[in-house]
Amino acid sequence: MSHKLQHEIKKKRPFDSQQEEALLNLLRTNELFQNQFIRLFRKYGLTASQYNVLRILRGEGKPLPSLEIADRMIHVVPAITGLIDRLEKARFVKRRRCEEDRRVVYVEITDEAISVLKQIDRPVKQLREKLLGHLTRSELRELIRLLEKARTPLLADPEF
Amino acid sequence: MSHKLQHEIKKKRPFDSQQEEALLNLLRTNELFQNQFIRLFRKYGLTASQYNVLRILRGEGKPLPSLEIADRMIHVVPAITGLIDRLEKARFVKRRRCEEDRRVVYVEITDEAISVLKQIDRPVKQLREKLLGHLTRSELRELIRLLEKARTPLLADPEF
DNA sequence: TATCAATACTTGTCATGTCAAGTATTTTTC
DNA sequence: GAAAAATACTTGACATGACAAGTATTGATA
Repeated sequence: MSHKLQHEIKKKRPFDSQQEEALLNLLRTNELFQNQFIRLFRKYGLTASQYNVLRILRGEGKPLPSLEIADRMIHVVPAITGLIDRLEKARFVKRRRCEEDRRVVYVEITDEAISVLKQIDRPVKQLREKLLGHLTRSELRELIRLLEKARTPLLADPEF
Repeated sequence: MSHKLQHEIKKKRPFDSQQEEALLNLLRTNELFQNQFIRLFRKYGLTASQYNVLRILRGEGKPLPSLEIADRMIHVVPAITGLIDRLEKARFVKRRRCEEDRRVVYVEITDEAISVLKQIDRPVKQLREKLLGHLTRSELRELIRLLEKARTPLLADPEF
């Protein structure tokens, strides 16, 4: 079976341009990969977003304000409030009002969450290996370079 | 300003592996790009999913069963039902029961939708140029190749 | 120092995705 | 030819994103 995107999505005509083909390949690859991770996280009662929040909190090693979490995810602030709500209900994080600035809410990861993350670490690493293990080091390096280059104008230009 | 992902998301430590770095770059690039398209489509009263459905219907040139549309999108069937509901409410598509097999519902694009798509065609092309215009032809070719290669095991192995 | 702007969230509404169940309509099978 | 299985959706419950608007608190300014 061919893995060409044109066949994959039953596109009748060839792509209008290389740019369209690249964008659709990016979209499709991301979706397929994300689905794999979503299934993995689900086994542990987590969604991808929840996993990301917990990873950020664990990586930081100390409680973080909601805004800080929102900054590091792609997401808008309101989405974070809901995410934290559900994580708190599941006892994966706790909220704590900051005393110096009472507008700020600190989010703290619980030991329970740390323990779940620890269980997930190996499977995540294995999944990454499964998804990208067949690319050589230099191919990975080139892929990273091209993706970074692709983002450059978006990051440089605040207009965007 | 550096466009390195590590700085972008304020990651304290370097990546565990090249594979992780590649996956996060894929995720981030896709999100940034998708956001651009979402904003564009919104100007015309469409979401990205709705735009995709309409593109599929226009590309096909004739009505398609819901299942067929679901197949070509990544999505599960229930999501399509809701999508079609809203597109129908917005008068962008019509539903028609198949006479031979009354379980099947054909979805047909309206002239109104065709006209909106026509308006969007040029801005979409311009956005693609804006996002990827700074990559050379050979860089685009290489990016496409690497993304296709990345997906290969997922497509070949039904286990996945 | 009184007010106005900025900051950090929270809430509400809507679109989309997921899964589990349910309905209607063939198709298969015994 | 009737019951069972398959097919094509639809519906309902819930998580997640997006945007707009609201609240509480703090900072800046006149």
